Amino acid sequence: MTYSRPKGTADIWGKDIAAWRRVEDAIRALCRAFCIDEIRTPMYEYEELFRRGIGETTDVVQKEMFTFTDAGGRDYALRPEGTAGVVRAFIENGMSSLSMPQKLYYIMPVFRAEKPQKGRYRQHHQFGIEYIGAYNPECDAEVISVARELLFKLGIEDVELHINSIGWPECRAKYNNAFKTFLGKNIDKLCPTCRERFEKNPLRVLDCKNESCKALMAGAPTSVDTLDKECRAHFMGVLAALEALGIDYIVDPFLVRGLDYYTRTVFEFKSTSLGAQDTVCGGGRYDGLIAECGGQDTASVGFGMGIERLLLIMEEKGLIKAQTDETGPVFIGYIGYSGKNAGARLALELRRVGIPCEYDIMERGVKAQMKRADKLNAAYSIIIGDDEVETGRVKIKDMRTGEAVEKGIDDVITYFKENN
RNA sequence: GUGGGUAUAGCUCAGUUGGUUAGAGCGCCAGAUUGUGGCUCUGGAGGUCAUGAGUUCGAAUCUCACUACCCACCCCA
Repeated sequence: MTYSRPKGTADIWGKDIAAWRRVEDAIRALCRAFCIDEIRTPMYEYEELFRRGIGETTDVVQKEMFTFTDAGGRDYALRPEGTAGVVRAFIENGMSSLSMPQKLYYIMPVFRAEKPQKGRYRQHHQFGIEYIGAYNPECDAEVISVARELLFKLGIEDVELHINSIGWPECRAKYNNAFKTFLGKNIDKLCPTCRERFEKNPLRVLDCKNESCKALMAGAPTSVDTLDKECRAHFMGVLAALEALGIDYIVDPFLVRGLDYYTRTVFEFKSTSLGAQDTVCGGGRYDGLIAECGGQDTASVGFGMGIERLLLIMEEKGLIKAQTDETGPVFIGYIGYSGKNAGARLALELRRVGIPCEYDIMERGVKAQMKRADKLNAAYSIIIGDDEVETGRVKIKDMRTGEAVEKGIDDVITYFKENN
């Protein structure tokens, strides 16, 4: 009997780990530079939090949550995204009494019961940030700049920032009506899928590849048209702040996001290196969410970035190189019983002071030991046998050049400390 | 949930119009005058040909079903 990993999940190991750590290290360094603190929240929450926060009618809540019930009949869900849990933690821990804005980041696995395809998994990892407690346009711009800095730092420059404002819920309702009215006249001329979209998610009609549908969309009202004065001013402010930071953007008046909590600014970073799932980062402002979840009225903005998609892009662009610049370990080999014991002790002493060191524990011959040293990309090797134990001196061989220097056994640690 | 494609060794893949013990490269293990790696050579381990039925004297190969993976729709990171 063999087992396979659950659908839509991945084992991350071997060569992949180096790339993951590079991305994670870049994230942590960047967040330190931006003075953003890390937060870690539970992998699951009460299901109600997500229903309330993300929106009862969203696809994510309606058909993509992994839910379960405990013995006491309480309903939980594995988190399908990061923001709801962070907002809950903000309220529950009284962070509103801390200095504003609270700038928080996380790297976490999230779970959605979707059918997997390229760039879409049932468990994926998100790097996300949340700026809580600031409504100014400059706040939106800084959040966006964090995403952009990370992408550029990782060598991903051909991404497009798409940005839009959907205003307050009232602006949005007004827009939906305006759009439906516009479409309503021509609804019979739309393709069947679009007629379905019209009912469920009208704005999707804009994405239709069908030429006749496209033609009908000419002159459609945009969400910016129905923004109230304040929302419009805020949006203009965000664009100005982006320009001040030298960040290129594309105003996409039809950009909407699938989570209900967004207000005003919404944005995405899209890449042409991905397949159909081309959004590597999505986010926006959610000024109503904290109050919705039982906190004080608090303005906030954030984003989520898919790490798997990030790595897909890097892979596509050849940005994931073999990371061999790390110096390899010291290999301690042995011959005979006394050599074995002396070697084991030396290996432990090296490890104790933090020098990476490998030592044969498989009773292999010297030749096989050396082969393993080579496989591990060892920088140095030392063979200890009867002679070495007797004289107390060993040869430290540089594996790259093949040359060796002789040292006393007790001086080995000092030697490596000085050479690394 | 709806489509399409794929499934042979740890990995990447051959396998002819159905024909006897199923193949290569890489990787792994061992050896080449036994205290030294990389290169080369030799040998070895490792496969119920995803799974289950069916057709046939005979199936990796043909048919059906099922499962998994990949890609797309939908939606999203």
